Amino acid sequence: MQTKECPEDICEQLCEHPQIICIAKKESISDHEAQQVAEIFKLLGDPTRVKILQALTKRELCVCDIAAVIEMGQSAVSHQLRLLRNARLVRYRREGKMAWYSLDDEHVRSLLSQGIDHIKHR
Amino acid sequence: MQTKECPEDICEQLCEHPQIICIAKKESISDHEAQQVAEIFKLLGDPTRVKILQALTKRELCVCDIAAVIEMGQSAVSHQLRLLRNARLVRYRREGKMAWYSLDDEHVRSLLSQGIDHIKHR
DNA sequence: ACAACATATGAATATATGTTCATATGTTAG
DNA sequence: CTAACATATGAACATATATTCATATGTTGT
Repeated sequence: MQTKECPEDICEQLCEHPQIICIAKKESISDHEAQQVAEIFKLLGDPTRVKILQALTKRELCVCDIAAVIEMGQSAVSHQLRLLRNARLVRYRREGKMAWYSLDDEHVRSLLSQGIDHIKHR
Repeated sequence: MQTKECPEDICEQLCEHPQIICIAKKESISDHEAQQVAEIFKLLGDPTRVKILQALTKRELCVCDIAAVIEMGQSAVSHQLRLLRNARLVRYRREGKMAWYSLDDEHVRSLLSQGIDHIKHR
């Protein structure tokens, strides 16, 4: 976090409240952490990927089955799976011609179900 | 969900496994739900908004303090706050010239902390 | 009424993102 | 080896998004 100290003596009449800002800065996450957190959520922030991940919460699926389930082209699905794979949100194993995908991350299962809960309860 | 029945008799040799697809489709979320879920995560999927929300988990802050804490322009912050406000992720109250923002949603607090946990544990 | 201030917002711009199309890679069956 | 197939990927395109700048709105104190 920040090492800068909080000056108690600065005039409090300003809009920018130095004390609060100083404390809040110390408690804030770093740019890098914010970036990483955003990265995860960004991946969950697309309807196609939500559908893919939600389908994978139930069972392992191969690419063309995913495409059929969510009614999208094979290529689009494959591109999205690559993103999910790179971020290690899904695992895949090759079996002959086919590639079987599954969730690789209990955090993601939990985040996803919380997200679904969230929209259902309001 | 889907009402279409699962034909048991269709040839299983195809890549597209009709049974599985049929069952998976019945269990899949609707386009509309996927859209809504994605909408929430998309809002959490930007580093600026992550920083804003994280700062607001600790205490209520006014716009210019938020700008100072996350080291961004007032305008940029205000634009992002509008998005968060529209999605009811933050609440705001006006006090004279100033607008005080706070988290409006325990779900969001929980999602956010899970997201932060997620990047810390790997 | 006026000046100073906090916030909001529209327009413009640069960048990121998702899908499609065409094609490449790699596997299996004949 | 070849054809059929499942998947992956690069390029192109359209769309969405974030930030900045300029300015509008609304409040407070004089």
